Amino acid sequence: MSKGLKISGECQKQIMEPIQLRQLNKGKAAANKRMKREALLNTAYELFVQKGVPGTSIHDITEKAGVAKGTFYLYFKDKYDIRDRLIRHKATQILEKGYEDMSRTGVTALEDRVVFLADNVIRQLSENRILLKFISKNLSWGMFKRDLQAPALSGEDEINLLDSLNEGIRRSGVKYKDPEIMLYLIIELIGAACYNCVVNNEPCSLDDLRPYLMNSIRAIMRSMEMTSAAS
Amino acid sequence: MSKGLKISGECQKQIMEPIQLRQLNKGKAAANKRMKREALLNTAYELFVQKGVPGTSIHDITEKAGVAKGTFYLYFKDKYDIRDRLIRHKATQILEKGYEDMSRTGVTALEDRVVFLADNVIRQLSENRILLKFISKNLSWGMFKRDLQAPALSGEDEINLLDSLNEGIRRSGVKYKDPEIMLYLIIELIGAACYNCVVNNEPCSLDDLRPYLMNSIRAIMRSMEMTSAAS
Amino acid sequence: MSKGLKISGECQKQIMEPIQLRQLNKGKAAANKRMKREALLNTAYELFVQKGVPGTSIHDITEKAGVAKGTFYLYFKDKYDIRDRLIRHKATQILEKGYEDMSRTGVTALEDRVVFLADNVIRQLSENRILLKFISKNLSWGMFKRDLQAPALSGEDEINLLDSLNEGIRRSGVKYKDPEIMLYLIIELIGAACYNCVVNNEPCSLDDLRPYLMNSIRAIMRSMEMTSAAS
Amino acid sequence: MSKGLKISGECQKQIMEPIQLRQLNKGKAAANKRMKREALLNTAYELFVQKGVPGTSIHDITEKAGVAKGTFYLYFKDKYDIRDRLIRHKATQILEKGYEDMSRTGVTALEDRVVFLADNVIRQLSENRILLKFISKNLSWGMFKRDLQAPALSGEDEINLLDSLNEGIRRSGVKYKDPEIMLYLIIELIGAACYNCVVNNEPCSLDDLRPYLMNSIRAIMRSMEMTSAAS
DNA sequence: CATGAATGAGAATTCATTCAT
DNA sequence: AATGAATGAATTCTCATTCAT
Repeated sequence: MSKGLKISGECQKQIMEPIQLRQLNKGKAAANKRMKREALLNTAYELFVQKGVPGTSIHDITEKAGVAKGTFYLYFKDKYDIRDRLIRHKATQILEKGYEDMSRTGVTALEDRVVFLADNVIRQLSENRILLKFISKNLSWGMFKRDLQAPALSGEDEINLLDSLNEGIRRSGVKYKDPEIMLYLIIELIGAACYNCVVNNEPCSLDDLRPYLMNSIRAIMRSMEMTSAAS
Repeated sequence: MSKGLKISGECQKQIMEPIQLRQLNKGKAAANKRMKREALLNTAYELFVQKGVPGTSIHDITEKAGVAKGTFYLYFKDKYDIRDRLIRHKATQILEKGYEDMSRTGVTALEDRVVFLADNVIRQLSENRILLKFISKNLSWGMFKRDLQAPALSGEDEINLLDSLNEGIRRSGVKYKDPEIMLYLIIELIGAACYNCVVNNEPCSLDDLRPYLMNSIRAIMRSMEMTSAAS
Repeated sequence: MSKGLKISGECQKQIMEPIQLRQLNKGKAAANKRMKREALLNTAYELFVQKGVPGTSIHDITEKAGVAKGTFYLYFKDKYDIRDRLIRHKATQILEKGYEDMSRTGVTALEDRVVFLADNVIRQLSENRILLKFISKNLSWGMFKRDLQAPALSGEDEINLLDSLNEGIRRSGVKYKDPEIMLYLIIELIGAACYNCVVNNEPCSLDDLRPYLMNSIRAIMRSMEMTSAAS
Repeated sequence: MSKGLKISGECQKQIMEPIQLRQLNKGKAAANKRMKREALLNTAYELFVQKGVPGTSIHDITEKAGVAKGTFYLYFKDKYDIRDRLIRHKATQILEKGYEDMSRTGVTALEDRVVFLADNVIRQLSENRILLKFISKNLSWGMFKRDLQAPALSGEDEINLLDSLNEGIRRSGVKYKDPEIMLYLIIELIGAACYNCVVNNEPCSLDDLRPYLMNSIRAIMRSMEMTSAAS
């Protein structure tokens, strides 16, 4: 069916077969649910970045989303549930975007790939400082780990980026002493360094910081290469 | 002074000279004030690390400190005031301790000095993980900057460590492209990387992380050295 | 009927004769209704004794019973409706069981009959303390009276036990001053005394209480006999 | 000081010594607290008997008592805290009143004493049916036991009535098999039997019930006397 | 200075009930 | 008949802050 349909398509009732109708209705109901859920997520995101997580109440979210307060609890456990889902969702989006961009450019050398990705992520973050603020203050490495309790945001959107990165590193010719720790250091450095730059503009602007940050990332990577002798 | 005296020493009012009395009372009152203030600070710190800042109420603090609730507002503006003062105080303590230790060892080469300091700080933090948790989640680079609104904790305890470090770097023979940014990157890396290790034990223990972290710090520093050609 | 059929058996609608279909469906639908209703009753009972009536929500009941929330309102007015029906049902069950047991033993003397019944009931309750808790806290004498608003549980299950008892007493040779009040006192005494014993084990266990309770019941009955002189 | 004083006795400030004043003020504050507390208790009682405990919210209580919602939590843990204190308080009042009346009449024979007390209590309850409703539905034998968690209502009002009764029974010449159980049976019988009479006027009025109830109590007591042979 | 009772706005959460499908 | 998403009033409880003493 055309996706431009309004939710309450009454005129069709006469035309279609009962079973098909029921399926359609079920589909409509499901779509409606999805919309409610997404309205809540979007509204929560806006408010979280506007007023901070502690400064946002569930009442704020539901009111702005145009749903009843009780509806919130149909979809999320509490404020922290929706916050965590948002963070993972947004962080994954950023990484996926970077990954796609990288794939298109066809960079192959591992160091270059990581550097490209880091740079891409930083650029994305610097263009969306609100998002940076939100993610950095709340992101934790553990969130990328599969074993976390909460299921992914919309079921299918959490292809494990971290695994892909690790995998790529492992497959590459150059060996690193401990690729996961290397990634960890790089991600933490990016998050923390960018955050304070953006929030306080201290000690410099994010744009001024970027070249130093990129060099530092390269330096960290090289410091963790296995020398041919050591391997 | 007789130890049986009540703090407010009412019985003396009749006997002593008014002026002496006032001075004595002032002294005692001042000591009393200081004690109250310190009781509040210590208690707040305990509670903040125990139950987190949002989980601690002013009532909790005053009750455990043994003062009235109203008294809190005589000394601090609100919970975030006392929190910020504590963070700066504690962070400064750590850095000062590291600085002193470094001075005693007589390391002179700049890279070695910074590395020593970083290592020392990490060791302190790994021995006091509660403090690490508290500081990292709340520390911001801006807090070390003079221009922040709140005056320092007890007036004199904030000799500007950052300035000293910068100064040392500037005076050293080796030139760095931008020493402040370098310090910034190092401090942020330490804070963020240690925090997640301690809180989630991910991706490894803090002890396992330390060598990689130290190497990364050295790598960052070298990457920011001015080569004679480049300058 | 093929067991693979869905309960609402939509596929048959086209094949069978309308009237047969309606009858069949009615039969199935009626069975279905009965099942739903019974699932709700059983589940409610379980939850009421598990978590108490105020601690049980309609959502809890319907979820555990595997029906939709709206379905509850097709069968019951509200939580208190289902509660009252349950209590009457369960209390009647107990009394009926006692009555049957008594009939089998062939006790004829009235005092013995009542004592037998009381003892039997107490034994049943002591073997099902969960039921005792549920009934005692909620039972009221008025529930046994015909004139109550709510119709009986399943239409036919409320042969009026009380009437039978009264009848038996009236027909017996010994005359009691007021048999209904006598029964009332006995029933209330049993309910209240057993309840606290079971819930708090105070002032003694139910087993320790029973002989005293039985003696008290006998004593009450004798105190209400009409002496030939008094009549 | 005359007790007719208004709470804010400003005119005295000039006349009295500071210390005396402070004490007076403290006294006033304490009196004020007591008044608030009592206002809450009285209001809660009124509402509990009017609308039932579940039907009364804390908002209702504070609003009617003329205090802020938060004030409630200064004095009571929650609704059930205030309910339990009220029940114990009221039940104790009734028993104390009965005990005093009995003492004045000088009845000495034990059976007569218990019967007098029971009759007195029933009369009190029949004159205050609202109270009866409230107490019976909520009273539990355990509440009379010292070992309950909550301290007594106003500190001093809980002379242990039960102990006194037990003591009297023990000291009396006549021996009972188990005086505490006897008391238990009597109290439970009174509570349960009176409750349903009052609430549903079934199976008869409380006034009509009383003679039967009194006789039953006597019968129970006699059934629990130790025969001289048995002792 | 110090106190701590009082406040009341506001946060989170629950739940009976309705109603469109 | 059955469903279950949506509602929003209602409730409990917390807590920063004030202010009279």
